[in-house]
Amino acid sequence: MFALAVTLRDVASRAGVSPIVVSRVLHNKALSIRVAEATAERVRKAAQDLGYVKNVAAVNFRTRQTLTIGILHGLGFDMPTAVGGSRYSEFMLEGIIGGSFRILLNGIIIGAFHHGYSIILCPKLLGQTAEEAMSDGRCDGLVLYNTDHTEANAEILRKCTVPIVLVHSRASYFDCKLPSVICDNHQGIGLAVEHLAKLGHRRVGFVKEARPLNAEMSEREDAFFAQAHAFGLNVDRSDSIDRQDFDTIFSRRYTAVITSHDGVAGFLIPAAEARGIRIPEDLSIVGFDSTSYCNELRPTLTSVRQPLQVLGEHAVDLLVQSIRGELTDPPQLTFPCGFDVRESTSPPAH
Amino acid sequence: MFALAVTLRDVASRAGVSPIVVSRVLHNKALSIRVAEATAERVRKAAQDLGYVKNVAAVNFRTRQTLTIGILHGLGFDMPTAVGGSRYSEFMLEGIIGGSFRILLNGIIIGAFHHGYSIILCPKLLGQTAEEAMSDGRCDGLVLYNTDHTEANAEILRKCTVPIVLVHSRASYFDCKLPSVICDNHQGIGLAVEHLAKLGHRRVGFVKEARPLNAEMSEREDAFFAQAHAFGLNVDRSDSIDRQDFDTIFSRRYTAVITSHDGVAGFLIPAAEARGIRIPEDLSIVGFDSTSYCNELRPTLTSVRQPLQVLGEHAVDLLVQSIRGELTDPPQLTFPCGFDVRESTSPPAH
DNA sequence: GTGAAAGCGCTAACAC
DNA sequence: GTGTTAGCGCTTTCAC
Repeated sequence: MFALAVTLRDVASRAGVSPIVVSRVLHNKALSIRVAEATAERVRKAAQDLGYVKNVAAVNFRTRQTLTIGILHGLGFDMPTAVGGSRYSEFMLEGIIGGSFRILLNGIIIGAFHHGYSIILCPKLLGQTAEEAMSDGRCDGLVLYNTDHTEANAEILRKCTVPIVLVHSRASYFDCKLPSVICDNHQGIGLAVEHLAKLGHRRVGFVKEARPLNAEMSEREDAFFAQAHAFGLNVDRSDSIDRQDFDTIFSRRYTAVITSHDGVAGFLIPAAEARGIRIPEDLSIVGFDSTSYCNELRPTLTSVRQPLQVLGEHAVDLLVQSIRGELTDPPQLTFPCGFDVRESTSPPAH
Repeated sequence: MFALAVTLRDVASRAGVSPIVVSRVLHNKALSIRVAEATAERVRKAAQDLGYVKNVAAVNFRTRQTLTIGILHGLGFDMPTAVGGSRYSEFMLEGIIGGSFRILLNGIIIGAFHHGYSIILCPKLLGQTAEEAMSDGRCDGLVLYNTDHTEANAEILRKCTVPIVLVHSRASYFDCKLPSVICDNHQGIGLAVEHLAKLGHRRVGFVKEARPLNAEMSEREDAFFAQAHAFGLNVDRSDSIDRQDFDTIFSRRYTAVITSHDGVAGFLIPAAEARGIRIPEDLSIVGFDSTSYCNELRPTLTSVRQPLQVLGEHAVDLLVQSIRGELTDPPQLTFPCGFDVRESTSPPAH
């Protein structure tokens, strides 16, 4: 089934040198300068003649590094076990998360390729044997995206022997020391509150999911209550509303709501339409993430924009530094959000 | 830097057996039944005690398989060298191709995970040393997405020793025998022509890019001319128009145009608006791909829908069969398109 | 500048 | 059921 592979040894014997010389010429650039140019040329010719191809698996094995970065995407560590089910694919397909993941992935790819690393997505990186799979030598480091901060996950992270960078999570959530990149949810929510306040809104609620997707959702909620007063909004915890609680949301007690992420806003818009609530005239809605999904909604959704691609690139930068042992104290990088005004917000009509 | 790894040997000596027995118990499920249950239990306990973790790199090396599938995405083989540049990231980011790639990728992931394979994206899969990198043992097979059918690429494909499946390309383009999955462009264009004909359009043009992205664009154009007459449209090759040729497109010679892909339609819509051409009243526009991008356009874009996720899943199915040597004659699977009517088409106003 | 020896961790093939 | 032998292809170490 296999065409028998041409090995270093084959090239060596054809070139009349030892295998190690071939290795130096063909693979190890740092040492190749210590080979006579004539010899090197002979080796290259022999390799060419024989159609030599480096065996990456052998190199990975021998050097104990794969130049590969694994990506763990999902709503908590149970995700990959559900594949085939499949939560993973559902979310990839869904415009909301899939859209934001695409941008983040793009940043990760740019960062990884820049450093000469490949990206791997595996079905068995986690699951029942998470501790094992994460450290089994298939990748040099991991980017963790969008994780729950449960104690079980924290335990897994602590056991992992491979460098990890968290995206959208703080190491403190897991009670461990890991580098992380995160957008400034506090500042982002501040932009939303400021936007609505400047439009003249005074009665603003915060709409979320009963079971938050991850820690960021709570951060955003807290940020709302921490800053609302500073912008002249009189709110208390009763103004944190479940997205299913249409009676409250559409009670006309509010002239605007901020949602914990775009998906919640996308959920509200058709519900509002069904009740004859006009957006933005009767109710302004602000999302969070500002993915392309916002442009698909009618009205298009005003939303806080996360610098997702930047997050992805910096996550890989940190990871590569961590792999190289250049990270003494794991930093937590926070990037400011932007704000995209679209059609779903306007001054209050009443 | 490394915590010294626990090996099979360590587990073996602790359990009082030979390494191969440990291997059978822990890794090779097919053979593990040939181990006494008491022994197996002892081995598992020893592994647990020592915190043994399988070294995947070693297994990959030894077994000459990685259970990994590589994805080559891009407009021709020069793509990855441009990364960092970067065409790859541009297209990932762009709604048009990025959107369709996301769905395809989702299908590939579902298919791969289903078969227990991982997905890898590498910066060096192609480029100057394409022949080498494609066969260097880092993956068991490749999915090629969206390639140009140049002779140079054909040559590279012929030299590749790793199983390949083409997506959106026919093996015949490359004059080689490879399995492929493709959507039925002919049938898809037929749906578009039929839709417009039934609305009453008689003067329909085909708008494309001067330099087609890939072979499919030409297929779609050919399909248009092959089927237009059957639906009562009187067209000739002069009705194939460059997307830059606004004078012709908006000359009111046409009541409708079919575009070679959604991106072209997205390019026309603002141009029409700038000229006071109303869509769909003055000009109906049909796209091709029907990604979420269509929902972002105003008006939303009526478009032929490719079964991208299905394509991705079947591509992997074929690839896995090919890897296992179960594919005697490489098949070409063609999947029918659907059609999504949105706002950009209506009966002609005149 | 070059090479010999050794071994990374695992598993195929075969013997017992 | 279990163990022995051998070696995958490469690179590290150290000697020359």
